[in-house]
Amino acid sequence: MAEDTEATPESATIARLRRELARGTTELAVLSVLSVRRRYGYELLRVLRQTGEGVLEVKEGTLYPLLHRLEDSGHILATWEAEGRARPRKYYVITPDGRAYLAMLRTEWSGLVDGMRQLLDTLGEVQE
Amino acid sequence: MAEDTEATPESATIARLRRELARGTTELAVLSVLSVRRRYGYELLRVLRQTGEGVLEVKEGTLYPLLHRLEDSGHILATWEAEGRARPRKYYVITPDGRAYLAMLRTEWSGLVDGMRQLLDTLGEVQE
DNA sequence: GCCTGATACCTTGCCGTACAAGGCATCAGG
DNA sequence: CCTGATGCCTTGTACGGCAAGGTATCAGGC
Repeated sequence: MAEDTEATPESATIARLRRELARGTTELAVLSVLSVRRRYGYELLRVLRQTGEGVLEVKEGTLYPLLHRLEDSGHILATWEAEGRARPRKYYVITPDGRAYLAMLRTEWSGLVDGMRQLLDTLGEVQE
Repeated sequence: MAEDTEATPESATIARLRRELARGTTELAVLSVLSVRRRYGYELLRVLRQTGEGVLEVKEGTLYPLLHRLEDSGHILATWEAEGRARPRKYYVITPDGRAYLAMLRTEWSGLVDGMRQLLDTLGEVQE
């Protein structure tokens, strides 16, 4: 049938809840992608959307401000490139500082995931 | 430049980042705990803090408003109980509606975790 | 010639959660 | 009597996500 209709049936609720859960992961995702090689903004949108089974539906209004924040804090560097093309692109490269920050982020994330798994798994045998 | 005489050089950053990452998981954690048996607020604080390796450092200012939101949306029910004790407790019970919502939350959470794991693992072979 | 859609960047303003900081009351112990 | 634990609550602020809007270039259809 129409599997194309992904238009979230019953829920502004799901959207809200998904947004809150995914909070902060965008930063982790962006830095991770940039840790492989440099990318420009619009490209990042495509890469992020087609990875991880589309769990991360990054919006433009989220990505661009995020990139600027990362740049301001020195985690990434931006360079404009036109090179014969009419529409210039702004490429982002991760800095050593950004890699250290990324490591921290990954640690925190896996810590959270482990903690939540433990909590969700040991519920039957809760102490007290 | 290494003169961060601050007692917390990077801790403030970690705290912020941890807070943003853990966003939304408190709701999942609370409902999960309540799905086993009823609890009162102050008790929830203890249970949540000692579970999951202390990853979830739930604060009072977070928990109580959250409980009220869950109550308003019909996911939990509250009942005061004094029964001989001077300091009455407000017990919370999960409703059928809350269980359905919890199921949704768990699905979303594991979806996010899977997606992030995929993204973080397949970084070497990113498509274009 | 016009109009749509993709590329490519950007901003403003609102929403919702987390939480620091504060408050109130009861009770046990030194 | 004063501190710390129990037990509940609130207000104000911070901050990321994003809807909705904007700019500009270029390819293609009609």
